[in-house]
Amino acid sequence: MPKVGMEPIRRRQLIQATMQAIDEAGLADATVARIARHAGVSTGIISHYFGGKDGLMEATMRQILTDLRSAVSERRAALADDDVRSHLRAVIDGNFDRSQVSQSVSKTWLAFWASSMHRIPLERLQRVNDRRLISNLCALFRRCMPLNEARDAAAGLAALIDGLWLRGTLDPTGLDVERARRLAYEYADYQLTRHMAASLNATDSPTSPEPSKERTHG
Amino acid sequence: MPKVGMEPIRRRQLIQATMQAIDEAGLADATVARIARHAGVSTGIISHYFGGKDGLMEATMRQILTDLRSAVSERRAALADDDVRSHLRAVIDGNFDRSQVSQSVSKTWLAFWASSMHRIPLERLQRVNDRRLISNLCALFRRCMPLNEARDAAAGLAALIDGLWLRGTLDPTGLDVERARRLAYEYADYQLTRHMAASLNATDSPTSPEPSKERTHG
DNA sequence: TTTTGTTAATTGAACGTTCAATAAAAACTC
DNA sequence: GAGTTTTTATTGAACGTTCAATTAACAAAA
Repeated sequence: MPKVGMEPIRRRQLIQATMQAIDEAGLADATVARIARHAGVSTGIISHYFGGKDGLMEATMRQILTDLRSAVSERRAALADDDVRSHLRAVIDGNFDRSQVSQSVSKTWLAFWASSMHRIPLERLQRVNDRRLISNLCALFRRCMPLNEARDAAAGLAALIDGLWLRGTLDPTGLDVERARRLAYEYADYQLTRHMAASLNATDSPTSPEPSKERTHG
Repeated sequence: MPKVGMEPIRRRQLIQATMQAIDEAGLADATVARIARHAGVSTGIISHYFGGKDGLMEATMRQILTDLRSAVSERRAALADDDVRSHLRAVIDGNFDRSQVSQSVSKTWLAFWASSMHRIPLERLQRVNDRRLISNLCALFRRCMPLNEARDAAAGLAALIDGLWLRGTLDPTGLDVERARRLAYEYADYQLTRHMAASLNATDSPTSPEPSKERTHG
């Protein structure tokens, strides 16, 4: 193990330790001493690599958002079909990935979510992410319905996803990912079918969504 | 200044000041000095009436939960009709009251929500409230559908309500209450109509929900 | 009505604790 | 041995709590 080039290793280590500390004790009690202990290093290291505690917090949130973005875009890129319904499900699946990965990620996300109301740098990151989710969903629904209705459908699905995830994170039992995904799927299908009757063979949608009840989530 | 019978007055004052402080600076920076300044009293008062900062925080959360419970139950009690649909809308309206009242209440709620994961007394209060919402919704849906499906419908609607409220609270623009209520109404109607075709003239439901699109929210 | 004693209400400075940040020393790799 | 990485000890600021002192309201006595 060469001692040179420790920076990327330590950064990953400390970001991981931050999530563990927040999971363990909450954001308020996630002190630098606790974080350093989780990472197996001393407290001074945090200031050395992140300039201070705030820098580490921001880096941690940025990491979580990057991971979420990847989870969604990778699933969408891997789709065989290009229909709206498949893309919606890819977005849903990607968003519930953050809970599947680990409990510490979920709790950290929620903690940052709440504190982003008063910490400007975190708020900026949060906003970018929120807008991307709404924008993605709205663009998809837009293929099947007028803009105003697409906006409502996107707002509703985004809220349902966040609400399911939030309740699952707070629940000591943990999130039932399969059930959450099913409920979100059904809502997406409901929004699609609502406007299918109206636009029946009206546009050129190549693969129209089917109001089915099948349970294929894998 | 010192008058007799100040306790109930001071308690209300300090709870109000706590919400203002959290709205202003966030839970992390809602110090006893800041809260006392908002209430126009000195720091010692907090320990005198609430035993300490923790006691004040718990009392504040308890106040918010009590207000929500009242908002819901009053609306349900005032209903002329006794059909499921009206009751669902009363629950929805009551839950969006907390946002209408003031921004400080919403932000305080969210702050407690996040911190309830690690503060045992707050978690207990939170759980009671969560279970009541789910229980209320489930009992209502149960009138129209089998238990398993009622559970899913309740979980979905509860998540949608929380998600809409959460996103509205985080949004600097504030929550569009009218829109949020409309989206929740539509979801409730969707859940009801989903199971209406199946149970068409099967049971004795006195007032069956209508899959209408009317916009009567006031 | 005035005086006096008692109680409730409130203040604010002092105290001990905790924390993040800093910097100088130490450990380690090359 | 040169340079990077890490530890340890220290600092100063901020926090919640405490408590002796103070003020106002009330009740009883004169």
